[in-house]
Amino acid sequence: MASDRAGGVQSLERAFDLLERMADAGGEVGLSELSASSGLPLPTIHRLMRTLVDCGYVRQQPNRRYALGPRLIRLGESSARLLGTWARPYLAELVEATGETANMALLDGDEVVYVAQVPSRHSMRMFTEVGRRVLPHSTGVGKALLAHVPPEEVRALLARTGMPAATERTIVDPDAFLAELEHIRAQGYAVDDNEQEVGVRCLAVTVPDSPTAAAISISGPAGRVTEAATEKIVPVLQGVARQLSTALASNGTP
Amino acid sequence: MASDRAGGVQSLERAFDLLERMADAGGEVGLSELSASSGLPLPTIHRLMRTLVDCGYVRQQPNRRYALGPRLIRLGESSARLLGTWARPYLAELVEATGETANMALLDGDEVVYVAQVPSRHSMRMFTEVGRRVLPHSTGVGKALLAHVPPEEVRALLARTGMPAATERTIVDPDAFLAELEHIRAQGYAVDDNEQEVGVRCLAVTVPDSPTAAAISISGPAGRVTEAATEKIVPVLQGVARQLSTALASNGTP
DNA sequence: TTGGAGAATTCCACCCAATGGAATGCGTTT
DNA sequence: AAACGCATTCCATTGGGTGGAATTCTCCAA
Repeated sequence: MASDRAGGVQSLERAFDLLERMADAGGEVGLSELSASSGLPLPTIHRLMRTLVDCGYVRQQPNRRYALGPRLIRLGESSARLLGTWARPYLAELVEATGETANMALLDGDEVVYVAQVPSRHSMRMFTEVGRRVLPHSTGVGKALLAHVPPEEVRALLARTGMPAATERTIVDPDAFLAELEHIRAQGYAVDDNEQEVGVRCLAVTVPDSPTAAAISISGPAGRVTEAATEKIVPVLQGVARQLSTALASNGTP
Repeated sequence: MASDRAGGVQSLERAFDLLERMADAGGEVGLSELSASSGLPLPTIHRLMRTLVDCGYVRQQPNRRYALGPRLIRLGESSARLLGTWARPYLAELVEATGETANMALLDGDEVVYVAQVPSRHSMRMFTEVGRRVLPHSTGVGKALLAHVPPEEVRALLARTGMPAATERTIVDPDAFLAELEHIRAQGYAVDDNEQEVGVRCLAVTVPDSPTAAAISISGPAGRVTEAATEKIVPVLQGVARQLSTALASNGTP
C-alpha cells in the first residue's frame, strides 16, 4: 500500500490493511490471525477493530471473531456505481453479440482493477470478481492498457511489479513484452492467450480518450474464443469501445 | 457514528465519515464541500484524502475533485458475500412465489441494515439499497426483529433512537409499539402497513436461530400486498425463513 | 491576456491521540 | 478444576496527527 509514502496517516493505512486481510481471509478472522499476518501488536489491532466495529464497518460475532461489516457494502456499491454503472449497458451489448463474459478494467497505479462485469450466459463462463486487482502483464486488458503507455514507463512499471508467470504462456521477459505491445498497437487489440489462466482466452481493447485509462474485454474458454471467433469478435469489441468513448465524452465519467 | 465513544481512533472515524459523505454526494466531491459538511479543517481533510488516494480507496480526478475508489468495491463485495450471498437463492424463491421484492436485513446495534435484495419483476417495485440503514420501529423487518428482543431492551433502544414518524401511520408511542410487538409474536409475522413509506406494505419474519438477528421480508405497493395476498404470502415467507434457518445451521454464516 | 476569487495544497510547531508491553479476563478443551 | 490460547484492558510514553497560515493552482470574467 502507501506505507512507503511519507506523510500518510498511519492508523488509516493500518486499518485498511487489516480490512484487506479480512477480505483475503473470506471476510472473517480472529485477532491472532491478523496479528500474525500483519505483524502488528494485538492491542493496536484491537483498538482499530473496536473503532471499526463501533462505526459498522466490522462486526464482532458471538465467537469473538471479527467479520467485515455491512457499512462497507454501501461504500463499495457507491464506488462500483460510479465506476461501472454507465459501462454496464455497453458490456451487456458485448455479451449479447459474442456470448462471452465482458469486463471493464482500469489502470490504477501499477495494477489493473476490474470495475464492471456482465457475465456470459453459458454455464462455463469467466468469473472475475469486480474490484479484483491484477498485474497488467499477464492479462488482455493489462496489455491493451500498457500498449498506450510510453515504453520507458512500461519498463519502469515492470521493474516495480516484476513479471511473475501465471502460466507457462505468460510473457516474463520485458523485451518480449514490449514487442508484444508493439504488435498490439499495430493490430488494434490485445490477446491474453492462456497467459493469465490455462484454458482461457481474452480479447481486449482500450476505451479511446478515457481520462482514466480504461479497457474492455471479452473472455471465455479457449475452445470457444478461437482464432475464427476472434475475427468476428474484435470488430464488435472495437465498436463498443468507440460507443463507450462517445458516452464518456458526453457524461465525463470516470 | 462512534464519536461519542471514548477510545475510538479519531482519524479512522474521520476518514470513514468523509467516505460516507462522499457516498451521500453520489461518490464525487470537492474538498471544500467536505469541509463545509463535516466541519473539519481543509488540511486535515486533505491529509486523510491523500492517504486514501495512495491506498486506492479514493481517486482524484483531473478536475481535482475526489471520488470513491475501486478498492472499496472489493471490500464491499466481500462483506456482501459474507452477509447476503447465501441468502439470495432463498430470496429469489420468495420473489418467484410472491412476485414482490424480497429483502434480508440484520439488526446491527440500534439500526436495521439491509444486506441482500432480490427485486420484483414488476415495473413498480420496491428498491432498497443494500447497505442502507434504518430505524427499526417503522419497518416490517425492524418490528419482526424487535419482537424477539426483551421489552426492557426494546424500551431502551427506542429511548436511544427516538421514534420519528416516517408517515402518519408510523407508531410513535413506545407502549403502542410494545403492544404491536406482542401482536407480532402471537401472529408470527410483522406488517409494515404504510408506516415507513406511504403506499407501501411489507411483510416480515425473522430467521429462527440466527446468531446475528436476521429477518426476511417481501414488500410492494399496498394495492398488491393486500390482506388477501397476505394470507397467501405469509406461509411462504415463514417456510423460506425455516429453510434459511436450516441452511444457517449447516454453513454457520453470518 | 490579465486579474481576481475560490479552491486545493504545502509547511511545520505543537501537543495529545495512538501506541504497545504488561496484566487481566474469557472461552474452550482436557 | 486446570491449562492453554486468544481477546481485552490499562496507562506511561512519544511521535504521529493536527490545523493555522502561507502558498499554489485553476477557472472565469472582463
